[in-house]
Amino acid sequence: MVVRQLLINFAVVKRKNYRLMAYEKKIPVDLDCPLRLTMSLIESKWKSCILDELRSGEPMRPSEIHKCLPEAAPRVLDIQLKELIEDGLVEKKIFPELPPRSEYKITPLGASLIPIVDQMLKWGEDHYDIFEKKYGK
Amino acid sequence: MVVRQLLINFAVVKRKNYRLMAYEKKIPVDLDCPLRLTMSLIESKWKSCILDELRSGEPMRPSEIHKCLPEAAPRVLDIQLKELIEDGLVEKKIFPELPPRSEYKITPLGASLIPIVDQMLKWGEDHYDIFEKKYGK
DNA sequence: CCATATACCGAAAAAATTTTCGGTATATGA
DNA sequence: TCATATACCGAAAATTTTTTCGGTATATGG
Repeated sequence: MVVRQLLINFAVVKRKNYRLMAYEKKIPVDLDCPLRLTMSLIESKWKSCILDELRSGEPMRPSEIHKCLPEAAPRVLDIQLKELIEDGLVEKKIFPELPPRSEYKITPLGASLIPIVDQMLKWGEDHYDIFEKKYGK
Repeated sequence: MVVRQLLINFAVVKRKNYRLMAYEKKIPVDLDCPLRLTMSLIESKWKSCILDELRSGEPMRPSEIHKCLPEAAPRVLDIQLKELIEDGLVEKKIFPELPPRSEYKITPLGASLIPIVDQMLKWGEDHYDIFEKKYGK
């Protein structure tokens, strides 16, 4: 009854044609709403920031990305990078070396989201004062 | 030990200068990152859609909004409208009538986010095919 | 009298997301 | 030899968000 909730953590499955996630969503995203579609690609905690870091088009190693986003738990960057790849916004190159090396690079599809990221950046800068006054400190 | 998690639902507090939520966040949003600030205002499941519905500037009654977003649970629209008000993106007018009547209207601050919503709408329309092919049906 | 619609809210459960922890393996430099 | 760095992953817990359910109150129409 109460424990059931905890048992759900075990449901790590991947259905055919189902969006890759660490878990399987019970309530799928409605692709037919363009707004929710776009949002679903970038609304996770760090995805927009990762795209922003990769914006130059230069490949970055995961450790570099971690350094740029020190507040993000490394594990969550792993997971979100993987989803960004699955969604086609980022691509990955693995070098067969030791210690391991890999690089992540924004794709053209991912780059097409950068104007949106830019607008959000600008909006946030322009309205920082309002929210700093309200919620800051 | 395991039940602790469920007990947490009881933590419905509001701290001074703390963002109004149904719950209190343990990990606050970093206002100093403009991207995360903007995202935090619109990333909830239906907030961007609500702003889109209110874009004309005409006030809407909650029941109208529910009708436009039939897949959204009414309760969650309540909650998200409340947060949009708290954040200053929407304003509310209550008519002292019975049965009760109220109206929600986008504020200038909220309206300043509409260009971002528009870009996300357009991006979603432009790239619908890719994701329909990938995840659809 | 009874069902319906209205707006809203509290509590609890369920679902989704993030975090934490510990482990894989190996090369390098102290 | 030992700590460190590298990239990544699984499992479990913690946190956050959404959903479901039931209740407040009253006016209207059958």
